[in-house]
Amino acid sequence: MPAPLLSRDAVVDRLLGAFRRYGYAAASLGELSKATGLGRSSLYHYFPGGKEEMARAVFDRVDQWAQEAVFAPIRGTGTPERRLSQVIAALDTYYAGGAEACLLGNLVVGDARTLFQDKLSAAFHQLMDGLAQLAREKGIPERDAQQRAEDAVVRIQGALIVSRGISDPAPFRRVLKRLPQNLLG
Amino acid sequence: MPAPLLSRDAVVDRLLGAFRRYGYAAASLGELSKATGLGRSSLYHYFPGGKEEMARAVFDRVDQWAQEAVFAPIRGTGTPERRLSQVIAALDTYYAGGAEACLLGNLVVGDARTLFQDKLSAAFHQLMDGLAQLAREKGIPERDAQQRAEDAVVRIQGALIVSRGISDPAPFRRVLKRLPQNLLG
DNA sequence: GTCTATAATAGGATAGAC
DNA sequence: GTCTATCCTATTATAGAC
Repeated sequence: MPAPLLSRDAVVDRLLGAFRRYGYAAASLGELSKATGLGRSSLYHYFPGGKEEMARAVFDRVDQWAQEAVFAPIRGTGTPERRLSQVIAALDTYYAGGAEACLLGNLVVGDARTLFQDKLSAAFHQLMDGLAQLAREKGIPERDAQQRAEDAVVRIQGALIVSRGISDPAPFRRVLKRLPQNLLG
Repeated sequence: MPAPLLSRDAVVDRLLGAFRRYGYAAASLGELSKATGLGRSSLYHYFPGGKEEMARAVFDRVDQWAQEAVFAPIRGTGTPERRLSQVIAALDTYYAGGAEACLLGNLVVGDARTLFQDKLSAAFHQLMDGLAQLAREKGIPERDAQQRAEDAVVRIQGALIVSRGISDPAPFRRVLKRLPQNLLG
């Protein structure tokens, strides 16, 4: 039995790269095989459920990342401004400064949306709730805090689309830069 | 020779519906055939270049719609507020109150992005320039007008993603409602 | 755990009848 | 202008060797 070339997490990370580049439907097993360096059959060894199971594993991995890089800072210590700046740094890295697409944003298209709608809805709501918490701590009233948080997520998603549409990361950079003022100011 | 069942424009409209639902890669000829009610071969009669030519025709049709429903009002008469409200009404209809996805937003994913990058970039820039023009007419300085216009497009795109992600059109409705204040106020 | 081989299906595209 | 029939390729998935 040959030793595994990649840990399961490493495989999932590479799958994530493919799904966020191509979306769900267009991420063929050939692409996923190329992205991971594994043959198609090896992918079925890790994920007997095929592509859907791969996507669910990727989803869980992103959720795990978000817990560590986004929600842990949000629940951490320090001023809201300081904790938000940690979140922004994490987002900037995750999205490679606006060059990489959002997995969630790609999964709202086509049949993937119905396939993953529960997880999608939960992920968006969790992110908005987390950001709203920071705004509340600044003394912003509940209603306003929620809407600022929604606006922040809307802007991040939109900036990724526009930045890719015009092949220029500037809109994404501007959105991140203004996020502290828009959410907490 | 049987008479055409649908005008070419009608065919393209139905193709638009399929491309905005599924994106480019996942809009298979089977789906496009079902959406138009035409057999695969009939689609090749209209579009000898296959799926890419279909998508380009859809792109041109959306551009034509934008000229009439967005850019004509922008260049029209009346106060900037009044002209913007015409644009917002057109966007609300086009996106079905947030229920329908954006063709442009779907085409920035995967290989479609490189395939259509020139048209994508031009379309986004044209829309931002048009909205910036309205802001300038309100006396907003050039730099600020441009960034407000970019922010407006960012918010619209992002709201479509979030609304679909949480299966709730409220974020899209809120963005349209606040657009006058955010762009011109 | 990885591979080659293979099956079955769906995809894009073309030819030709009517 | 539309259809059926067809071709070729790509795709998903499985079987079995090592």
